[in-house]
Amino acid sequence: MTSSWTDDTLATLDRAGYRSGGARRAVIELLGRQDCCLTAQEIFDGLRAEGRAVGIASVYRVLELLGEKGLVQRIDVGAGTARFEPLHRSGEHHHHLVCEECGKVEAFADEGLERALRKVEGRTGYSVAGHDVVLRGACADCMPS
Amino acid sequence: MTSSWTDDTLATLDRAGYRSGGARRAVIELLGRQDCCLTAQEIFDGLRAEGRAVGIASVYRVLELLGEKGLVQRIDVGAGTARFEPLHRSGEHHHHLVCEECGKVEAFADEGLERALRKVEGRTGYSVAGHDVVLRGACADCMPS
DNA sequence: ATACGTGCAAAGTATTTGCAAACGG
DNA sequence: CCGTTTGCAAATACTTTGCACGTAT
Repeated sequence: MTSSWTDDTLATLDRAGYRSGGARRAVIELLGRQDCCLTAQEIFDGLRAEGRAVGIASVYRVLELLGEKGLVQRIDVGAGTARFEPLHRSGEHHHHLVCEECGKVEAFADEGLERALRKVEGRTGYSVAGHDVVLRGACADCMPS
Repeated sequence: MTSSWTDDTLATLDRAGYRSGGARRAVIELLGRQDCCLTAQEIFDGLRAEGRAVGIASVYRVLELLGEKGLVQRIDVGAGTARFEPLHRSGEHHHHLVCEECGKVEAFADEGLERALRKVEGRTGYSVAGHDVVLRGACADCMPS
């Protein structure tokens, strides 16, 4: 599927009066093709690999803009490097599982967890905009036998 | 209470053969007095304020060591600066609530959430060592009325 | 035409590392 | 004494910013 996120995002920015230069579009299209989180460097390298080189600064600028607009989610898995992924309008989302040995990052989703989160969120006194959950451990390959 | 965490931690390191110079001890004692997370800089400043100046590098080295040993938890609330807090042997712990406007960080705990997390953790195929939850939003003071 | 978008290079932060001196056992 | 710990300064990694030029509208 060509993600509808890409189209939604381009449309949202257009509506908000942003012009569409090549770099922004390229970053958004690449992001829309992902199903899990990428670092800024991975986006930069990915675009370069497909012949659409953009400045790393533009990558960061696009990510910042999309972050403000609530269109991407910034994720910190504790490696000193931020990761980014599309945030779907449907509210459907997932969380992350990180292998502390090899650095692998995987996604998982769980409705029970979401329910528990919603319940807590109501009691905080904050207007909660979102949440992140990171599980840390050893993946099957790295697990001490 | 003079946290038993401080004593546990010093004892654990001693048992593992680490010598105790002044810097490491100072950092551990300061951490043991906290009830929520601190940045490396806050630890550095705190020690300086009480006249026990240590190099910032030593602060980072102690935090790295304690992190490896599972004695402190590194927390990323998405501000590009890591925070650290004591990890209690009892397993009792809390999560964090971050105000995206003013940057305030608070702690919260919820047993229902922990239960949901434990349930998910069993299904991952990972050996899960720990987890972090961050709720992002606007605190009462910053909330759009 | 004019303001917004982009790339490059320089500047900023946060964190890590190399090394010589201080120190604990 | 000898190996560990420490502080300083230099190095690194990631991210942001300043500025001149290109481009969409």
